[in-house]
Amino acid sequence: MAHSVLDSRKYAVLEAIVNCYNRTAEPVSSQKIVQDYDMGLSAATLRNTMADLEELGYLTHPHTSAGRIPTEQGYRVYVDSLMTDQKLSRKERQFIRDGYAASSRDFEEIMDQTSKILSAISHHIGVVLSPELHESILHRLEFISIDSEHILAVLLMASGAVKNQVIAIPKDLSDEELYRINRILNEKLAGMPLKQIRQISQDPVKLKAVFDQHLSDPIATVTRNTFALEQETHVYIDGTSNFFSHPEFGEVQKIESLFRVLEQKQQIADLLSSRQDPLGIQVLIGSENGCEGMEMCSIVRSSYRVRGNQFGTIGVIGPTRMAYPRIVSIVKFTSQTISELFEESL
Amino acid sequence: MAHSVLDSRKYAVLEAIVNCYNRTAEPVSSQKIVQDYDMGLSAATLRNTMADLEELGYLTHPHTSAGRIPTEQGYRVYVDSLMTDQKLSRKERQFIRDGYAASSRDFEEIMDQTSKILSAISHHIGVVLSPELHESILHRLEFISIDSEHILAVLLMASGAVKNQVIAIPKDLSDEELYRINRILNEKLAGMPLKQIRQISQDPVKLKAVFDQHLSDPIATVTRNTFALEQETHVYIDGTSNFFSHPEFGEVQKIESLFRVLEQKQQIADLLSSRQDPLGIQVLIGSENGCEGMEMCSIVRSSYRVRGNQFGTIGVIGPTRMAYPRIVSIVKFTSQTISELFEESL
DNA sequence: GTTAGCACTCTCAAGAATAGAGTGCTAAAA
DNA sequence: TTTTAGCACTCTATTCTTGAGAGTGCTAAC
Repeated sequence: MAHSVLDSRKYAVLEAIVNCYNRTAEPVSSQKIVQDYDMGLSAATLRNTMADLEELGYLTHPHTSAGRIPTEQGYRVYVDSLMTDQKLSRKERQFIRDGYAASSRDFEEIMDQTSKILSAISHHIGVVLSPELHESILHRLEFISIDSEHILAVLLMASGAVKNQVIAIPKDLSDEELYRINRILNEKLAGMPLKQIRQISQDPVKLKAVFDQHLSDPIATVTRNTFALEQETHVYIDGTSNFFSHPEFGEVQKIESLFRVLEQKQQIADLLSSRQDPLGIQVLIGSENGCEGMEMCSIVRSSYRVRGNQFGTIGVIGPTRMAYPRIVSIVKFTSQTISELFEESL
Repeated sequence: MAHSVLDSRKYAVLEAIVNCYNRTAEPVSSQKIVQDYDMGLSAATLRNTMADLEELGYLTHPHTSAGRIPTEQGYRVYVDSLMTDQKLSRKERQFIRDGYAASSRDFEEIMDQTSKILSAISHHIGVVLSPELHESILHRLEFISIDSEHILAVLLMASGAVKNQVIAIPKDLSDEELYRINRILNEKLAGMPLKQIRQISQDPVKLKAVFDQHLSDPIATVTRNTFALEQETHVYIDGTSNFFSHPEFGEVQKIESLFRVLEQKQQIADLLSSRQDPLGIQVLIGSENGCEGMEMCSIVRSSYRVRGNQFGTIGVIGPTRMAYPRIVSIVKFTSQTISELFEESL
């Protein structure tokens, strides 16, 4: 028996309690464990072990005569060392793949569909963050004339994302001249990340270096206006109303704070993208997410990869009492699927 | 005294009760009216009038010893004949205009911003429906090459709306050829509604008529693929969490059904766009909206006009107990503002 | 180290009692 | 004929009590 913080019995009991509590949403009593799990121990012994686990901070008590529920720390141990990978069933994997089969090649549609798939299969909230626009690599850009003073700049990224932007142009610019500028910009800027292009567009020296003898006042102006982009990540959320079905959110006030946060897309974006390891799965349990109003929620997130070596994030937000093995598998498989989708085609 | 269903006293009492109930969210007693409104009548007399109004179906009773609350029919009378136009304050109008000042010329951003403005100023849910894509008039279209088998078709509408669509193209199409096709399509199709273009694209006879000697297999294919668009209205919603602050939604179940509906964007689109008089304000009270799960909600909606003589819809969704005069003014003014915004510029 | 037994604590649900709000009705006043 | 004061009645909401039940912690025996 390895030297560890907990002996194997304590681990087993903790695991049983987490599983049982996840199923029933009720505090777990020693009796219940005897009934449901064959541990070869009496209720009294389990009670002793449970008391130990409580002292160590892994379990807690709603009140004296109630069963135990896991603390955040308890969940942490469960997620880190106890839970076993739960492979998705053939059906579930098919469900995820089918979800994409219907959707077109459209970037936004894939994002949106992913959030829908995640929420539908997890029965929690599905969230998808598009890759940060600034980091995206420009594949091609095209100008569409609107009127004498405005054009629509269409930026197609290597990832497949598209950014439309109405910009002002110098009044006396002819269609031919505009077409020429369009061609030169594509020639000189395609393949670069937007962030870099933006820097170039705002720095006369760099502009000169890039455009060389092609540089003109109109080119400088149009470039500056076209790439004056804000940092931008789109957030796709689906399944918010799934939260109503969880008994721990039976009172309005508990659900209210959550919904107020969910309307702040920026906050959700920060939440999902902070301290993210590329391609790793990460589980934030309860207050670990550090977001006021979401203390009762856990987040399972993972990044996905789009073409152009960029990363976005997907995640599932649910109550702390969630079926972690299943949700982790779902997020893992979905992020793989979406990464493959972007790799293989478009 | 005009011959009417109700004499003027009954009208006055109904109005007082609606106003009072809107303020307090509590059933209104005869005492309360005596205190708050100077009607020169005793509580006993008011009770008689209230009993009459109840018999006529304009008021109801939660229980024997409670005050009165308006029925849907009561609100209907109030909205149709009783309430007085409440002009927005200078501040409020400025708030709405300022909301647009910040946002760019971008079509989607204007839509999104409108829903935010509506919810922020009304403290209810703000909804905006973009004009139906099918009815939109094509201003210009541009192709952007993705790879040898796909292009991005960018459709700019007269309204300013943009539709991006990834489409498959015949493999052996050269860039020059594609550019030529692009030019011809613009020449022949710009200025038409998408619906009409779609019909043309699917009918060899019409295709021949439109393109005449320019018609070729690639043109037919590209046209068909580009305009194989679904009917489509975008729905922008903001302020859903405002519902938590209303005392009538103190229990989870009442709010749950509402939120489930709000996630069905299509349902919201149908709700807002049905039986709509162009440019008129319309108030749907309670179950009048005919939407299951939204019986406790009223809708104030209006259409707005974009360039190309198209109409979209904006609306506010709130509890049946809402400040109708104010909300009507807000919706009216906002729809005017957004219409002007689209008219004057872009 | 494990377990049976038991006293103890706390919650939850159901009833009982009470106060208060507001009505409807009746009979008197205007 | 209309209005009003007065009052009995009804229903709600709150508080308190009570009892059942669940589950624990502890102790003493195995």
